[in-house]
Amino acid sequence: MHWSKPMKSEEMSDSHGGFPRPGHDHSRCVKSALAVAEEKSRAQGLRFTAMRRRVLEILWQRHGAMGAYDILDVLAEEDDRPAPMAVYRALDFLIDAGLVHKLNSLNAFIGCATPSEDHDAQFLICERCGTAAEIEGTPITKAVDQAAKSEGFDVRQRVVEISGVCPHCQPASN
Amino acid sequence: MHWSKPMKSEEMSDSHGGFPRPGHDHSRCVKSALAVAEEKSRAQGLRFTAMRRRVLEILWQRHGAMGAYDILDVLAEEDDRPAPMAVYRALDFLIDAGLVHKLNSLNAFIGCATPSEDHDAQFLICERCGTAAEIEGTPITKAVDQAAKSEGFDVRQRVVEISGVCPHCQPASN
DNA sequence: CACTGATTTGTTATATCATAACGTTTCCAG
DNA sequence: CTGGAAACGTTATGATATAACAAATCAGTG
Repeated sequence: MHWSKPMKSEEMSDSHGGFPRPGHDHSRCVKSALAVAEEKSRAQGLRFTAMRRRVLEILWQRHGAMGAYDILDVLAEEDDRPAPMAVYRALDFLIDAGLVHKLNSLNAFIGCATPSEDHDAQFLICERCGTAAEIEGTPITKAVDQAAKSEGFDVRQRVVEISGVCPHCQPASN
Repeated sequence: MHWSKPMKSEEMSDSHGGFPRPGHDHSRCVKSALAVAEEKSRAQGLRFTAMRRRVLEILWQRHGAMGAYDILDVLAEEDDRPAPMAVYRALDFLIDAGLVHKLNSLNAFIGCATPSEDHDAQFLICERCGTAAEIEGTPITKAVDQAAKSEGFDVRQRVVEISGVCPHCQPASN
């Protein structure tokens, strides 16, 4: 994996999907995520308020999983520390809107890399750097649905969270 | 107590894998699970103490997911209520021994249906009755590993928890 | 048996994650 | 500009989980 030259049309691969390069320019991801959220909210008549926007922005600035109280800590640096409710309410909205996912195995939250699609949330979570990548879910979804079907089970929601070590944190490749 | 004779296939379907019939005889599952745990502990030189045994027994009596404090409540009915630590320590042991799994999406714990194998924990979780079934994981594991490989990700642990409605809780079939 | 070191358990305290309830403010459609 | 819905502030509490250290228990050994 080589990242020596500036990117052109591959710029999106710097901000969406897979694992971001360590130290890559998050400001691009942040801007992009906020723009998409703004657009999506307008299209669906949702209210993308200052608090909700700020929470999403914080998640994308980290570009990784954060606990609700981590977000609270960031908010506390710039204003009076809000009550936990404020953050949880913003997160509820963002999750309902498909802009954020919850990582159940970490009790943490992360910006959704592909909010335009109606997709399952399937993650590779790096134990070392804490970043998480959404992965292409079709074959996994098929395998899951097949297994469910054979049990006569009616699937509503799929939680797939794979822990391990991302390419950037493996000795050989980094 | 030990099982010198293998169970017949109908007996297995009542106590292992899939969704147990509502109202089926849990005492069989409980006995079987405890026997297996006892055997496994002896084989590996682990200490299957009274507390650990009791926690496993409680989980199998419910034959479904329970929170740590639910287990505590059951224990409190028969003795002085132990401290949460007691339950969490027992659960840690049982999880390490492969006798219990944690369901991250519920913050709950469940007896492992196939403790003799080294397997991934992949579950179908019924939203109505709370029971959870371990499912055959091979195709899912393959799909997951394939996706991880294409990202250069080194897999350590797979969390697969599918929520929905089990056959016994679907209107048509029950 | 008694010693000893390691494991397990008891106990107290606290950390961490999340929601209930209710009053006030803001938004915006009519 | 007003009435109802949505969002927010605030206080309190509930739910889940672990840290730290002392006491008891166990398993091997002399």
